[in-house]
Amino acid sequence: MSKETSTQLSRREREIMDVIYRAGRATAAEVLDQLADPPSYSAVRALLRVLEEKGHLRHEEDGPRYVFLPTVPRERARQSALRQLLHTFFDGSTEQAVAALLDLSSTQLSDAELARLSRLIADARKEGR
Amino acid sequence: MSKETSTQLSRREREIMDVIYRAGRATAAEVLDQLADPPSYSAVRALLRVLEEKGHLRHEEDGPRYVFLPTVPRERARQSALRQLLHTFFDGSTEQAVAALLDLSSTQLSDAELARLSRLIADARKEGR
DNA sequence: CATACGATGCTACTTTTTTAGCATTCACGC
DNA sequence: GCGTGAATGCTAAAAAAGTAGCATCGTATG
Repeated sequence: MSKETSTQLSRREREIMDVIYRAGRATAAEVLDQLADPPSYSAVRALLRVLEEKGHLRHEEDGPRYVFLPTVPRERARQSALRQLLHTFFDGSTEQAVAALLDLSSTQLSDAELARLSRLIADARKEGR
Repeated sequence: MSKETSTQLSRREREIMDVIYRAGRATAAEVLDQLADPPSYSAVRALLRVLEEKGHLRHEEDGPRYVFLPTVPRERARQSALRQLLHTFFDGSTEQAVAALLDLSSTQLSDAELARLSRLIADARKEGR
């Protein structure tokens, strides 16, 4: 087993990873910006360094500053996050989860979006058989 | 400031809350059981106490032992969890999230489940207009 | 009743996380 | 070339989390 999968994140580390996943990539200053109840700039930088050591982030240089990116692609990270959520809160039931999602944002979903969702499911049904 | 909303969980605390949300309710021993790579029994009890102090758990007495329950109902906790996930990984897009969910578990979804999902969406469309 | 058992309440200790501050480096305009 | 500003690397120390162990309490049972 690769060592990275098991590495657990502290509270702040998790917050920072979330910011970076949301943004895709970010500098220390940008991360600081996005944090609610933020620590010092120094603290953020220290954490970014730790996250890089642990293998969760890497950085590219953009002139004088570092831009940090996740090492695990967003796509994959969100799959694990979903799986985890499904397991903890929905007894592994996709159906329940989708229902909750629809409920959560029912007021904001356009008809067009719902139509597209409908098609997604129709496609899934076709593939399944 | 409301004391509960701002309280952040440590890694272990998060793990324990997950176990309890999954189970609905649990004793210290049961929590210990469910933890992968578990600490000592004592440590678990200490954490349960902390979580109770922070207001995330409460307990009922079942004979000699405590049974711990979330103070925030599962339903509500999972809504926030979903919202958070949506925000971090799906740019707030329900559609993307549903798509990812379907993709994640496409192989395990029965035709009957998909049919029910289809209906869920149809219902949402009706309500929306 | 006395005792064995299983549970809790504490307190003290270790480790990890979180933080700040200072020294250094680099690019750029004057 | 030199000073300025914005960035990094590092170190050290405060704060929080995680852990263990022992004393205690209540319940059931022989």
